[in-house]
Amino acid sequence: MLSKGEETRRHILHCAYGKARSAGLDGLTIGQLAGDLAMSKSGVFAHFGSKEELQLAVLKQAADDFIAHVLQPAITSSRGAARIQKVFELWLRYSALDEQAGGCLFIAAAAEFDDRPGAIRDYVSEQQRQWRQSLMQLVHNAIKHGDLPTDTDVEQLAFELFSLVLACHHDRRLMAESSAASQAQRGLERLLRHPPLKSS
Amino acid sequence: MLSKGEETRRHILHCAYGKARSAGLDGLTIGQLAGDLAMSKSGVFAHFGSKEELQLAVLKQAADDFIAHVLQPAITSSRGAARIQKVFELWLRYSALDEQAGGCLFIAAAAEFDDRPGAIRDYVSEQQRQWRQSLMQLVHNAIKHGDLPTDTDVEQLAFELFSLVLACHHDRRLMAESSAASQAQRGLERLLRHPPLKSS
DNA sequence: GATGCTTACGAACGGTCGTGCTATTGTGCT
DNA sequence: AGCACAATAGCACGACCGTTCGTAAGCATC
Repeated sequence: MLSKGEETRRHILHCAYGKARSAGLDGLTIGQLAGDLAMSKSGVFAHFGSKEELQLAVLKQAADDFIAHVLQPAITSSRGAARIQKVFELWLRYSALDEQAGGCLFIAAAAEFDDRPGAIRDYVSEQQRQWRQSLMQLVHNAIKHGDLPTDTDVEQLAFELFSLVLACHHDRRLMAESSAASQAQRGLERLLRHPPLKSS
Repeated sequence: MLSKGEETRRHILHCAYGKARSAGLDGLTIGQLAGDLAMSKSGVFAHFGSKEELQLAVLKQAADDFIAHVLQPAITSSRGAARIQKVFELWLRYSALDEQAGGCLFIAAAAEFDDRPGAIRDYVSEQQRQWRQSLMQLVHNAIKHGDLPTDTDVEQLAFELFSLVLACHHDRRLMAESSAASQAQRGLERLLRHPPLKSS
């Protein structure tokens, strides 16, 4: 059974996550958050101890959310190259989830904190590194299943996979570009059909 | 001859541009800017009339800077597919210019304002659209020179070109990934060798 | 019923923000 | 030299920020 405190903490976090997705991590303010929750500033504040802790908690929430919506379903439902396609599909869908609720928090946070040393930057950076590792794992798996050549350049392929999603996110959020998803999709297909090789 | 006002306005703008590149467009504050310039807040303020005008002026400066450093030199020094490669090379260099001075302001601003309607978002969005058009123009030019197949999917190629630079910027700024530029470069080579075609 | 702990509130603090207003300084022209 | 006006300083404002502190309810345990 959740204690009362833990329950409201989750409630706060859920709301904060939503706000951070559209306003950015430091567009998120404790005062406004408290207003939305019909709580006092200090009541909200007490659950985290500092703004930075709140931001980190939100990022952690975002990471869990991402794994639950993208990585986990893909792994349990497919394998080989199909798993990559599944991840890609879910990924694109995820970054446009809840239409006007803002995009992927990590992409936003990456741009926002790339120049500000501190705990948040470190966390985002580490998460991104891990995610890139996961992508490479997916590629390895596809190779093992015979869906990709054995001399596929794993790191390069992961980089390009990531780049397509990044661009899709960018176009869709900034220019209301409805073709962004299908362009990313086409990029993926070409990438799987003619993957970068280690040799060249 | 520049009037005194115009001269200090440019001086302010130059400094503001530098600050905005590392702190973001609303990390830029008039007070700090005035401190750096050894001026009073109101003295700085008077040149722009509002913070938003200052931000727009900085963005305009960024656009001019970008064209001067990337598009213009490439156009005058090469043509066809080589021009694309030249743009790409200068683009990558530009987004890492002045090492710790922050990356491309437009990429940062795009992430920062993609959810905030207003003049700034409109300006950034419009600039991005124009830049994509310029990229497509480069591709058209390469086709005309026989460096790319006539059935090249121009829009798709421009999208993927952009995506590579975006990912390079991301990796380099967030993860101090020194291999990002060469990965983007490899992506470009593959893209020019096996460009996406309209048919498929 | 008294005690102690969790939970939340309300008020206040020092600080910074953007933005007006009023002087004062400096420049450029005659 | 003197005048008109552009350019800058100085100061104050209201708003909001993150944070701290004292305190009042709710609730379990004795």
